[in-house]
Amino acid sequence: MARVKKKVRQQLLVQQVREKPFLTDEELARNLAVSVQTIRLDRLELGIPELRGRIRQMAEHAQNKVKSIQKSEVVGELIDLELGHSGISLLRITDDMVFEKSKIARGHYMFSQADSLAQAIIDAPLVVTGVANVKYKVPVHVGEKLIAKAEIVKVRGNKYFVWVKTHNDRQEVFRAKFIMVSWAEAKGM
Amino acid sequence: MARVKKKVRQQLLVQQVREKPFLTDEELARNLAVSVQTIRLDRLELGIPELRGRIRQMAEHAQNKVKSIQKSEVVGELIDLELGHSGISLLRITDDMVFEKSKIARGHYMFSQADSLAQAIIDAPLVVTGVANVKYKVPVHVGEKLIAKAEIVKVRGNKYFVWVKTHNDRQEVFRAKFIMVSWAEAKGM
DNA sequence: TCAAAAATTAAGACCTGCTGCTACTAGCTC
DNA sequence: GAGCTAGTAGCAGCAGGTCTTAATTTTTGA
Repeated sequence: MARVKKKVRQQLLVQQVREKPFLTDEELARNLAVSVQTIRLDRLELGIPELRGRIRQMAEHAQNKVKSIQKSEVVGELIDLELGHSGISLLRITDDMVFEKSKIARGHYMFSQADSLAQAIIDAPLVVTGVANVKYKVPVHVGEKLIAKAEIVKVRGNKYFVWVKTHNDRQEVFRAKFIMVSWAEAKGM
Repeated sequence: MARVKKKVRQQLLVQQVREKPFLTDEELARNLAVSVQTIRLDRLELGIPELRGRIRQMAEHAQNKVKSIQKSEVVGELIDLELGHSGISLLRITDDMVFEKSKIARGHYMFSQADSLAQAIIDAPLVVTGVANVKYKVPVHVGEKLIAKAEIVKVRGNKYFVWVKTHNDRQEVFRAKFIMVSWAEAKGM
């Protein structure tokens, strides 16, 4: 690690701390080829808490996070919603959504995005998926942003017919037709 | 907090630490009306690490957990596999797989279980989901164990037709037909 | 080119939350 | 009374810092 300008070093510092929050000042100092004191000053300027503080934050955060990550009722980010009609959601394909070998996204993510969106746009308190017909058109890779657009095309009794089309920035990658059922009274399908 | 017998105190200690891992020895000592030293001895006997250790564990755990939760290539536990023919997998529905209100399992879990199983039984290096037709027959609740059985019913070129049927301990709750495509050369579907 | 400003390093006292060790006491039990 | 367990106490030392004061080096601007 060669010596670099202050600004550059501070950027590197931020980066390192983000990637490996478990580094002590001493280790950081070695990595960046400056003294421990300099690291401390940098942390002060940048508002980066000390190792123990960082760890503590993660632990506290983690307690909630582990829950909330899985708890998210919607896979993807709702970016538009017209209850009872349509909705749009965005999902970024990250490294942990793909097969290690092929780097192709596992199908459940597209399905989950579509399924939760289909759920979300229906204006009823209790909705479950009844039937799904899905087609994967092209493989999706890491880093792609998937836009799913859902639309209720028909309602019959407690059954909602929803179409979802998912695009990346170039083409349609996935489409699905769902029959969603609003539960509550209706026990038969 | 009245003084209690050693065994009782140690049980309480374990309990407190589990519930609130962020308590220092001093606070624990106050809570249990003994000296700090006693708490230290107790921790030693019980193999409870110090505050910083506990926090650190949580933080590390959390980092992996977030990843590994999503990383599992197969949703559910493979309990039988005849490559190229069939397979069986087991999935326990836990509290974080259900809708908070209704306690009904979100559909993607059954789909994901089926989809990964369908993937797993195909004897080819690169397989993606092409088409899926799924039907949810009855809602699934927390605590149920789902047994998915998959079978390859037809192979045509690089396309594999797979049927998956998922039961709980009483009845069929879900079924799916997949067309899986072994990738590699074949770019068209 | 030279002084002022900025950046870096150093040194020392202090903090928290411990570990590890030795020592002591009280209460019971055989 | 000897021997045991359980509980306390005190002190040195450690990691990984904070906070402060000060000296040294580098850069920069006029």
